[in-house]
Amino acid sequence: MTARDTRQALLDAAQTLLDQGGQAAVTLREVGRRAGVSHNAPYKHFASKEALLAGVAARELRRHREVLADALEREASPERALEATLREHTAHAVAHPERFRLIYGRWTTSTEELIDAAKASSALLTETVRAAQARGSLPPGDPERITAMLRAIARGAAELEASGHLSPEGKGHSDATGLVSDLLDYLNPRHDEGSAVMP
Amino acid sequence: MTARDTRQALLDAAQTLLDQGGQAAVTLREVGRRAGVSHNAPYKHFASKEALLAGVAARELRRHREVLADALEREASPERALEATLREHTAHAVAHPERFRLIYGRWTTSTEELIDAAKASSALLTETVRAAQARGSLPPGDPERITAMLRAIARGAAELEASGHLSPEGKGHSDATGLVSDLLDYLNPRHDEGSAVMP
DNA sequence: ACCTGAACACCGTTCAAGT
DNA sequence: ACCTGAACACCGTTCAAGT
Repeated sequence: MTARDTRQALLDAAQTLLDQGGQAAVTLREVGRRAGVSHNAPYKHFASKEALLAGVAARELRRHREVLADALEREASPERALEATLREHTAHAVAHPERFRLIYGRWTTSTEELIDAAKASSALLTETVRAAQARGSLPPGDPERITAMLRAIARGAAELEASGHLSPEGKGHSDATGLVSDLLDYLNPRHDEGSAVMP
Repeated sequence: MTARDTRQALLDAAQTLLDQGGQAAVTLREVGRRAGVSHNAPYKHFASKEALLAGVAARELRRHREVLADALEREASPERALEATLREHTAHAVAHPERFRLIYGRWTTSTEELIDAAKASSALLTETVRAAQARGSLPPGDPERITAMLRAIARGAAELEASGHLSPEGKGHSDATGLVSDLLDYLNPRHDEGSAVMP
């Protein structure tokens, strides 16, 4: 059991508790218990409970970036990679809403690790939006702005579904990933090409 | 000092603490202190800390509905009322992010008061979307779905700005209310009317 | 019906001490 | 460098008792 193993075990335990019961359920005592160490050992690896949670958040943000990087290699175009990634992010956020809330929550002391992971993920996303714009699949304009809108819809849709505000009550059944695809459709300048012959 | 006064004072204190330091800063002891009662008095008005927070959330949701109702009376069209309301909600969410997080956060026991307030607010919003659709200012389709998208963007944009992920770094300066207006623009079928003569 | 004060179990964090 | 166990201040909640 190396120190690195302990660190990983602590992060794993924290993430499991977070998923199960939200931030309030992540107690250092229970984290230690599950990692097989004393309630105090976490302090040898993380400065505070918040620093431990920042570690979980950073891991999650690195994952975000990897999903996009993989999609860019796999998919045929940046716009397809973008849609696949946003849908995947949204689905992941619905499955693990507390991780999402953690990432975008209130940080009183953000780690450098966390900031770096956020920047790297954000940069690749903006780059992809720029590429999709160049191909005419997204409207022109500041790519940061379009990126912000896409992140906002992914984030908002996931929250709405996670909190049951999107419950499919028979008809419209608006699920979160569907909302993301809808938005990309509306944003696509070629959206209503077929109906260009209008009054 | 009637019982109703105490209840109000407790809610006010809870809201102030929430705004200042998030849910963690809302301790029943400090709430009691600020309301001029013992750390235990809140239990005579609310079943638990969460029930107290549900009271704050319900108040906020009632406000949401009133903002829209006022806008519908004031503005010339449902689409204008809709934009004004969404912009106001977003600005309010940026100013008081913790209240927003509270409303859409994790509820293990939701009060009837909370559910009713949420339903009333939601119903009026959907009704307004329907009216805007009828006037051709929003695309056709399930109004619940369009409503969900609008709520998602308002919610997501506010979170992004509140957590500093939209910080105006010189150029694009994408503020949250701007994102909302942008989206309504993209959604408006008359959006690119002028450029209808395309290849 | 509303409020108080003591008490209980729990938590984050610190500290002295061990290897 | 990593870990333990005791200790401290704090919190949500319960309970017996007061008006």
